[in-house]
Amino acid sequence: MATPTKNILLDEQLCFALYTASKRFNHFYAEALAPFKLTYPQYITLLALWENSPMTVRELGSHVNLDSGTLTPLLKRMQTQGWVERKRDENDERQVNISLSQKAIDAKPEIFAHVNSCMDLLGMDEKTYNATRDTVNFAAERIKNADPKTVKFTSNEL
Amino acid sequence: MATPTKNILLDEQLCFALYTASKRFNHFYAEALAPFKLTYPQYITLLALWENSPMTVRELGSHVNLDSGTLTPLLKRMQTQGWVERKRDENDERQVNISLSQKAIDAKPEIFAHVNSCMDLLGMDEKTYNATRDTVNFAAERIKNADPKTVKFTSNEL
DNA sequence: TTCTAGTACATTGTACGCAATTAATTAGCT
DNA sequence: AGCTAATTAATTGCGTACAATGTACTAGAA
Repeated sequence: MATPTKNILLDEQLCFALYTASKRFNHFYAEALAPFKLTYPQYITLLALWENSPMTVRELGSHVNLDSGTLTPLLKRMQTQGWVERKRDENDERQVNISLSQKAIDAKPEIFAHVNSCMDLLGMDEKTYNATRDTVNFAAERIKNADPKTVKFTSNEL
Repeated sequence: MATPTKNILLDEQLCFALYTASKRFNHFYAEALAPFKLTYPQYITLLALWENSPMTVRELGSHVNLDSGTLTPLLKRMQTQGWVERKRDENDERQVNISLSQKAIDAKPEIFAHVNSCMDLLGMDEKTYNATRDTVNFAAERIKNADPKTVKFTSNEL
């Protein structure tokens, strides 16, 4: 007699909680950033650049965890909107250096102030906020080191 | 003299932690579900249907938090792969009833068994897993009730 | 019954996300 | 120098997400 397989309920899944929370945060930031005509991935790209500019596409990607397939068109849009500049490296023509435009440098305090105001709506004190983030990062670290390809799959696993 | 705006660092943001964790889980499930040729959104759609089938597109969407713009093409692909069936309701022609195919009903134990095996890789005991999920759901609930449009934006907020 | 809202799904348009491939360039080896 | 391997972006193709719009249909009011 086969051991009964443990049931999987949608609302009990950690993955679904993260999936839902991530989408809601995305929507939240979409509204918070609307005055600046920025999307959420564009915002985190700016966050990375405000900490360190210029960077190559590769370096930038390692900070925001996106590859060139996502970043190249995203950066082209940001260039069109005047947020960043893209320049081929003169020493190594394979690389493209991404730097902040003056507009992005100037807008930083305004964007920070507005985003911080919006964050106040969450009503989370700093301790709760940090604890939540650390918990999520812990789970992200665990999942990062798990590779389902190592689990052998046979057509009759139960 | 203006109050200095609080600095925003990418790696300290809860949104970025959730964004990253969600993407990693997505990747994890992509690999875990590869033997079945299912994507993650398709998997949660099946989870919802395994709990309750048939459902209209609207009902299904309220469970997985997706609208018809996403679900319609997704369900068409799942229909092509033989996972679900789509039928216009005879009493109300506006509605489309989504039901599990025999293939989906038959595959459930195998998919549950394999996904559960993959989840073991996380090495999270049930208590930690549940606590993490509840923490994430708490944050998701907070963000859900926050509307940045209520925060007035003036060009010089600082 | 005819008009009018409202509802449900489909479509369109824009923007990711990422695997896989390609193209250009550089670096390493002999 | 000449050949090969590795590196970096860009491109392509597919699948989400979701706002906004369109269309078909239903139901309720006059």
